[in-house]
Amino acid sequence: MEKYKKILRKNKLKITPKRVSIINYFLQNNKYFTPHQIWEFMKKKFKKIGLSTIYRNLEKFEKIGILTKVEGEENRFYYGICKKTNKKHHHHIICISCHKIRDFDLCNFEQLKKQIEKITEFNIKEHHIFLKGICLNCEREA
Amino acid sequence: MEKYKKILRKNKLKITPKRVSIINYFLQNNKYFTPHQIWEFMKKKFKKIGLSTIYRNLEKFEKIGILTKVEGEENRFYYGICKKTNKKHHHHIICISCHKIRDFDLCNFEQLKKQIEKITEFNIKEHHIFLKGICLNCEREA
DNA sequence: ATTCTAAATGAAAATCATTTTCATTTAAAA
DNA sequence: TTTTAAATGAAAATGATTTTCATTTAGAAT
Repeated sequence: MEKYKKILRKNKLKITPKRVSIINYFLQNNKYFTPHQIWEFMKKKFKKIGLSTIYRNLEKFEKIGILTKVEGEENRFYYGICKKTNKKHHHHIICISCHKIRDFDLCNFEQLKKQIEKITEFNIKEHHIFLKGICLNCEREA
Repeated sequence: MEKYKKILRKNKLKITPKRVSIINYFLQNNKYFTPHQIWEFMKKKFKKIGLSTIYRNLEKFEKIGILTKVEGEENRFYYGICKKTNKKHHHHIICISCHKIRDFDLCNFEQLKKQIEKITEFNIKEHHIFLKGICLNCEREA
């Protein structure tokens, strides 16, 4: 947690009980959650807590690298704790069954990128690879 | 157009002037449009036309394979005419500058997929590759 | 051609995720 | 402590999309 407090301080964000609680929840669960899911948890701990506070904080946490934002099903975004302090480019895969999200590096997208640039005549600026599948745990249970 | 009327009939959808007009617009422009953009065009041709009619028809056209739906910027979807009657898997790249969308096949994602499955221990079920870049035209103008 | 019926439509309200506004509270610097 | 910029709650606003419901219409049946 000290590590995260340091990040907050460095970015001139105040260390509030609610912020600490949100970060702890991510640390303890190590999963991706929607803003609404975080809100449901927080309502149990704080009698007064607005959904907008959740949105505002998740957004800020993403901006300073504490969380990553991933698009899930249509029109719904998930946030997860960002393990790598270095912001090395990476992608995500989400488990359809348990919603666990795992990061991975992409060692050789460069090659594929060049091929696509040749085919499409586009100069590729961003790429997002979004995968869905079944994680090892869920596969075993099934 | 006869080809598309046939598809409508086969799917028990009535051939209305508005539907014909929407399909023609896609055929003549060969670009991706948002529902709202289609609406703007249609309002010029029909004094009474609701945005819900556009949404309903685009959705149906996608379901029967006349159009494809692509996610653009956050929370905005684009529709484009579906040239390939066969629903061969393909991906899209959108031009950041003019918003033109281009399809492309992905000849060798299989190889990459196997690598990612090995790294993540996920059984990959779906993959979406979403690229942003600058198309040849816009690159030349710049 | 006329009648009939399920589908299509317009208009307006509803939804749903997210953002903004504004008055009040609070963390932490002075 | 005092001060002040940031954080917050509550409610309204937004923006894309969907639904509802009363009316119209395409196309099948007569």
